[in-house]
Amino acid sequence: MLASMLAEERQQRINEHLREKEFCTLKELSEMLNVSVSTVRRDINFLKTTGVLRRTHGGARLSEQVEIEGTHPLVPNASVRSELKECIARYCASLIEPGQTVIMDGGSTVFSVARHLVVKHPIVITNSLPISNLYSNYRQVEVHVTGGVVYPRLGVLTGPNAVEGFSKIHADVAIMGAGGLDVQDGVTNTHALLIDMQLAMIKAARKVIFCMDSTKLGARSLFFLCSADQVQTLVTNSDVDPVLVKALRKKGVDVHLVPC
Amino acid sequence: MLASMLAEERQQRINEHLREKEFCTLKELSEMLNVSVSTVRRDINFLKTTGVLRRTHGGARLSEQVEIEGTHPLVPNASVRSELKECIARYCASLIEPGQTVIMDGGSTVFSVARHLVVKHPIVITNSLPISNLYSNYRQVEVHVTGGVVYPRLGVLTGPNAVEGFSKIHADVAIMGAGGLDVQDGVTNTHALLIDMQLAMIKAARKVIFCMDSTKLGARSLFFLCSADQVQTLVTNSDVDPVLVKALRKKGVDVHLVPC
DNA sequence: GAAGAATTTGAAATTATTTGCAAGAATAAA
DNA sequence: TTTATTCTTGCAAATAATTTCAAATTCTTC
Repeated sequence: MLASMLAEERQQRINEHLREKEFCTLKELSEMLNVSVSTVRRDINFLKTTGVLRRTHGGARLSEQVEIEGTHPLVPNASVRSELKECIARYCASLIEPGQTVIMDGGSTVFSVARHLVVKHPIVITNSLPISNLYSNYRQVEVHVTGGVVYPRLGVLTGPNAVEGFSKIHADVAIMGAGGLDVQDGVTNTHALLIDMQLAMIKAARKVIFCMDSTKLGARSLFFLCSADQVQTLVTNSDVDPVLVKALRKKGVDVHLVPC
Repeated sequence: MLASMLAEERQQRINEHLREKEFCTLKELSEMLNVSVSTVRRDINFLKTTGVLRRTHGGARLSEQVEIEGTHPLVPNASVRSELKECIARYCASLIEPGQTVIMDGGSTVFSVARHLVVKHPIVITNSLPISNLYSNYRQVEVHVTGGVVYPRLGVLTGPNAVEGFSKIHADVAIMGAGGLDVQDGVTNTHALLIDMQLAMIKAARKVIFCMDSTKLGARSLFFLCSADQVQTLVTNSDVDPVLVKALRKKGVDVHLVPC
């Protein structure tokens, strides 16, 4: 047998595979992972309890609710606009000075920030189609879109062109989302494709603001982005474990707690 | 048998197929999905209960409530839906081979072509946000977006980055619109910013198709794009001055007249 | 390290589901 | 009407899920 694999690693690869393909059969996975169908079935059943996928006959399907951080399903309105996100977003927007150059990623919370940012007449650099659309109606906001290939379900531009788009510019602030932030594990995100992009964003910005609601704190996603002490500013709702906040502040993170 | 497919996946593909074609037969689906007509029938009957489609004899029709175009925020103005444009667009789409690499600009007629092009599963390169949005719901279409600055009202990406985006690639066909075409004045367009872009598109494509309705023929806009003899293919409605058509053909233009 | 406990894995038997097929009924077309 | 499809229904074959159990692996503890 080939290099044996830990259960956790296997499940991670299943998750990864599903995020790309949306559907897959047990057989397919068992061949990919060199384990029996029984084992794959057990893994899948476990992953079902964590909510990342749904079972179907003969296979699994990516759970619809798994957004990228989550990146809005292409309809950014409606359900995604939770009061919590709205609240964090409003505060986050208040941190931006008029006329600043702002990088924004494809996260759903970031999209909410974008809506509150119109009055600041920013110059926006983004790889998010929804944000581009949002501003294309407002002349007051200058929007620079990176190139790239559209990642279907999510509406973000990915690939080398997108990364290159960020590597060529400099911005005052980057506003980003992520799937998890933990003292030990640092910042993590759900899609491998986003990591390169977000790294380029961080590099291009003088200041980085992470926006995420408290459910993301203490959690971790699949892919590592950066360590906790590399986070300059964090905006979240005040519903967080105070111990975690203290630990983050000790690491030098400027934590803003928004009462919601 | 080929890679077996999950029931849910099949149903999703039926749904997607219907969004493209609006109507299709069971036989057609059974061939597409490599399953028996019985199975397709069962799938269809299930989908009927979810409301995404209606049953007919021998086939299924997309439910009226389901917007064909999906939800793209940047809906081009109402004029886009004119029967004339629709008609030209449909014909123009028929000129494209399945799987071709297609450059599309931000013109409203071109947008209509884009809607008819989904079934050809093209690789699309565009600087148009509306087109990017349109396809972001369809996994079958690979969309490459050039970078650039959003030109507010039109939702097209402009500037050096956009031009560069086209200069790096090669495509089978470019489908473009313009503000005017005249034997003497050549092709002209309304926005200076678009000229550089369109020149880059023309350079990157092996074949160039101009789509414009007959009101644009004989007219001229402010900015010069290229001379008439540089136009390879023109698709327009048959309501044109025959003298003009003759003159264009004499210049080597392949004029397609669509009866509308 | 080795022995034993605990867990994980693969495989077999049983049960449940899905799929394809066929015969007669129903529907549309000629 | 006749004719040709398509639909329904029931059934058998194929496929997948569940349960169970033995072998293999990992984890303790010495």
